[in-house]
Amino acid sequence: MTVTIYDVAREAGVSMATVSRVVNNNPNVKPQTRKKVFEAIERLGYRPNAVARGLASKKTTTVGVVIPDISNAIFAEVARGIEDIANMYHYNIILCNADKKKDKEIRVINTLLEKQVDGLLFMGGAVTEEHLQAFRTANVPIVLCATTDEQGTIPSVDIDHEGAAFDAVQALIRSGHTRIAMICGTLQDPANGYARFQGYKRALEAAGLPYDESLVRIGNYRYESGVDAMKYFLDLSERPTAVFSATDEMAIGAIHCIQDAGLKVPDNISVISVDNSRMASMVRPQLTAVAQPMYDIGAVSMRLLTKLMKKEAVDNARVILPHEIVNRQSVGSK
Amino acid sequence: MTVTIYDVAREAGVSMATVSRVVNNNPNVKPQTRKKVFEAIERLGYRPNAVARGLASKKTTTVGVVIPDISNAIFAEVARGIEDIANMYHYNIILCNADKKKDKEIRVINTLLEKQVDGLLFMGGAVTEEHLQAFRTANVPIVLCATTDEQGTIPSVDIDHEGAAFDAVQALIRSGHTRIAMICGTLQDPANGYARFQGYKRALEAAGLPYDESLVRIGNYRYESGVDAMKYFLDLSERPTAVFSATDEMAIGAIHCIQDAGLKVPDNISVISVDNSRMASMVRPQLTAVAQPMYDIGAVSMRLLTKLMKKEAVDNARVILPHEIVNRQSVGSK
DNA sequence: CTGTTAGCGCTTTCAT
DNA sequence: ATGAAAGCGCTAACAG
Repeated sequence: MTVTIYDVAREAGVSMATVSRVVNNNPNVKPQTRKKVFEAIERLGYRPNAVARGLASKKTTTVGVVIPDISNAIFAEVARGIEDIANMYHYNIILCNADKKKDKEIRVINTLLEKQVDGLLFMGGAVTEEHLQAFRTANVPIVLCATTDEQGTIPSVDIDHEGAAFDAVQALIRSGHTRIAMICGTLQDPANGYARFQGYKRALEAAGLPYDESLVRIGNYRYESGVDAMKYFLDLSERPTAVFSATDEMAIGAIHCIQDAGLKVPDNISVISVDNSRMASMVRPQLTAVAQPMYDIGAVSMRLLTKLMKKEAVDNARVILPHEIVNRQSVGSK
Repeated sequence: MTVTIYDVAREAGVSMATVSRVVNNNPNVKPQTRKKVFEAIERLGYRPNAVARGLASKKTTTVGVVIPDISNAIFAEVARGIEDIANMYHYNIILCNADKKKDKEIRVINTLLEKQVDGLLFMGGAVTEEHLQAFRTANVPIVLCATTDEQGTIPSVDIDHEGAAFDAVQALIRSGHTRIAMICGTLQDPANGYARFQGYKRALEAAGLPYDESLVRIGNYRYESGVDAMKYFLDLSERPTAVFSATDEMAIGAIHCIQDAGLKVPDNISVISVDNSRMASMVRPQLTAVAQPMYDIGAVSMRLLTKLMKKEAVDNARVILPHEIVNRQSVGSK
């Protein structure tokens, strides 16, 4: 039924080893022999079995990637960066959604390891002791993508979430705003949630502005939660004049909520966020945001992983990609 | 170094076969023996090698999915549907972006087949003879996802693109519009491009409206191409009063272009599209669109694939999921 | 209920 | 430059 390397060998009148050599581009084959083998392969329609190869060579040329949710634009962008580079280095990726749920994450990490991936890219919520435990038993390299572990023991590529938030809020402050609200992610999420909240607080503090608890609302990163949060702010007796959103999508929700209330952005209320997804230029007014280079985070982390898998030396195993503010139209001066 | 099934067998004082049985949940094992084996597994930290299992059993419990571009929201949604169901049936997915490029598609199909996937989900551009050729040599089931082949020989799940476009344009006509422009995808793309264009023409024809070539522009599905197309329409001496866009994103571009020109949607120009992605409710005015159930397309196609892989009988191997128009705010009557 | 024994299709020394 | 042969770690008859 299926054509094996043995069939090709017989057809070409050589040994299995020789066929293996030509298939793997080993130079130690006489051109003439190589030709014979290629012809036999062609004639038989031979297709190498990567599973058998994987068992024999202990390399699968596939890497596992655990991602929170591929249908989230931000992560999809990272995934594309990952896959492009993986492809470039002839790796394939097994993709698993884990929704930042610890149990699911641990589970998929284990199946991925059972599948003998050559490396693992982890994009998740918090990195707990259990995660570390699972990582330890893996004897393949792992890199954290858009997350970091507290201990800083695992290679990772991320941006400075705290700093990005700080910069965003500072931009608002520089424009004269003093009453600045925040639409936050869940504080359990170390990167998009907690760190950005910390950045917000630090910027306030640095400017000598008071921190007011009633000015922060927790959202779930989705559009609707942005409008809900904004609705709440609008009902406040003393409204904020600017709002900082932890993500673009919630920011867009906020903008629309403001507009639906008959107010104008940025004339009445300014809005800034961090992400700078493609959506940022797909609203009116266009959204001013701190840019997170998501594609690059994916690409760089995959590149780092390839080095680790090849046991190449890496100078920096904890890379922080730079962020920058891109000014569009949603921030005005007070 | 690595713990094998043999080590576990020795540790538990049983044979490899028994260990294999307990790992695979074979009921033919005495509870007591099972317990012994589990303990040995625990003690040794044994993790089954799925590659070896795959070679021996000729099943990898992984399926390949070739997708145009995971960073495109529409496809990302499909991918999530696929992965959820895959997960439910204990399959993993190897994801490959192929950008609707024939060569890339053929290439990834072949690597996927080399990796011995148990099945293949194909989401691409046109299904050419070369594709069919590649599919034929695969001896695993294949289902087309959000595409169909002309001959209709391969299982597929899709929507009726032509009908969806027809319905969208008809809605415009029913609102009294007679001068209706279209922002189209490339005609080489059978589903999102050609079929939707055909639907547009047929709706015009059915209403006795003339087809005017200057009223259709080809876009690339992106926001910017929507604004470009709309700019062109706005410059026409006789402007359209409504525009039908092949995708949400281009439609949003069109809306903003109209607004930037100082006009109003839908007062001056109505806009409708097909897709109904989450973005549709993230614009003002909210976009009226024909809904394509993308998540479901993914989920249903994966479900179909599981049946095929298990050689279960399927009543309908060419499913067309229903579409429906969801009325929001971007269409007004003339 | 449990063990023995062939492979699965390929890579990889080690010879030659 | 090429071949022989020993696995890689597991499943799947088959026997008992």
